[in-house]
Amino acid sequence: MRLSSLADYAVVMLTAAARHAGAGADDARLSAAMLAEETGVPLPTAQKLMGRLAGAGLLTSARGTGGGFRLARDPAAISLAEIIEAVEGPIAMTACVEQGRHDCALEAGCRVRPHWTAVNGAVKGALGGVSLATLAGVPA
Amino acid sequence: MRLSSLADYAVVMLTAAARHAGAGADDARLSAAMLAEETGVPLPTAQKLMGRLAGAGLLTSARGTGGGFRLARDPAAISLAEIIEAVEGPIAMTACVEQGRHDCALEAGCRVRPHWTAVNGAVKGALGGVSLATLAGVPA
DNA sequence: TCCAATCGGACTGATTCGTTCCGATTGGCA
DNA sequence: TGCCAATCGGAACGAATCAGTCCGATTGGA
Repeated sequence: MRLSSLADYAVVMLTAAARHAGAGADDARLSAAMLAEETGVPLPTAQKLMGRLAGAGLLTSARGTGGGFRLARDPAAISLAEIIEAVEGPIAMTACVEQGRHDCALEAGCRVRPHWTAVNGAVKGALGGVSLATLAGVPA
Repeated sequence: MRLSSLADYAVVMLTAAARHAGAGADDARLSAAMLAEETGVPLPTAQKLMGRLAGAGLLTSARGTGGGFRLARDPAAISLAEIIEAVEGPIAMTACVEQGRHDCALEAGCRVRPHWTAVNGAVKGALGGVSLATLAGVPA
């Protein structure tokens, strides 16, 4: 029940990005180096994270000189659950909740499993109800 | 955002114990070997878990021949959050939420932190609202 | 008094996580 | 038009935590 450090860093970096996006130039260039220095996250780690977030569709990336990243959507349209899933993979508290995996030997007659899906949904809903805009403190 | 296997096993074993407790003899002896065989959890792992749950106060233990474990409280008075915390430690999604630890260099001016405490509380509340009796399927 | 059964803590191996480094690609400039 | 600098992208390394296993300490009964 603990978030990985990478997910934590991702949230901090995206909130910083959201504040930049809302503070002036709409399509401001956001380089990994810039956000790394601003947030205190080590640069190589920041690069890895930005890449993963871009792969998940939360950021759009541009290569070459003057390239960088940009938020793919409005901060209000990005949920905390999406950020976490982009970094850590699907939110599945137990193995039996994750689709496509059936490793649990007890799965057949397990009486706890249906409750797990409900609990998992509740947690996922709580995380999905928080937007990046809220986290960043941007009122709009 | 994934539960450790040990926590998953603990829930399965405690639900089995709750069903035993409600099914007849009130102070039935529950040996680790018995629950291990019934749930499919490897015996040494089950022993380790039972010990940890007893140390957390969810089970009372008795040594010697004819010893074993017993639920310390009514299944309805044991929450899922307590079980998870007994196995995995405090539920703290980020380091800055956990009391007594201040490792985050950004802590001073971090604008995300107050939101984390709210999110953490919501998740903890969702887990605290589910009782062991509900998980076990015991109506009473 | 001895023995069998059970809990409790210590040790080892494996998997995952976090970090770092180097190559591939692109736009600007002479 | 060719070169260079800046940036993203993926691959490799080290560390920490987790899951699993084993053996010793303690207790009740024969």
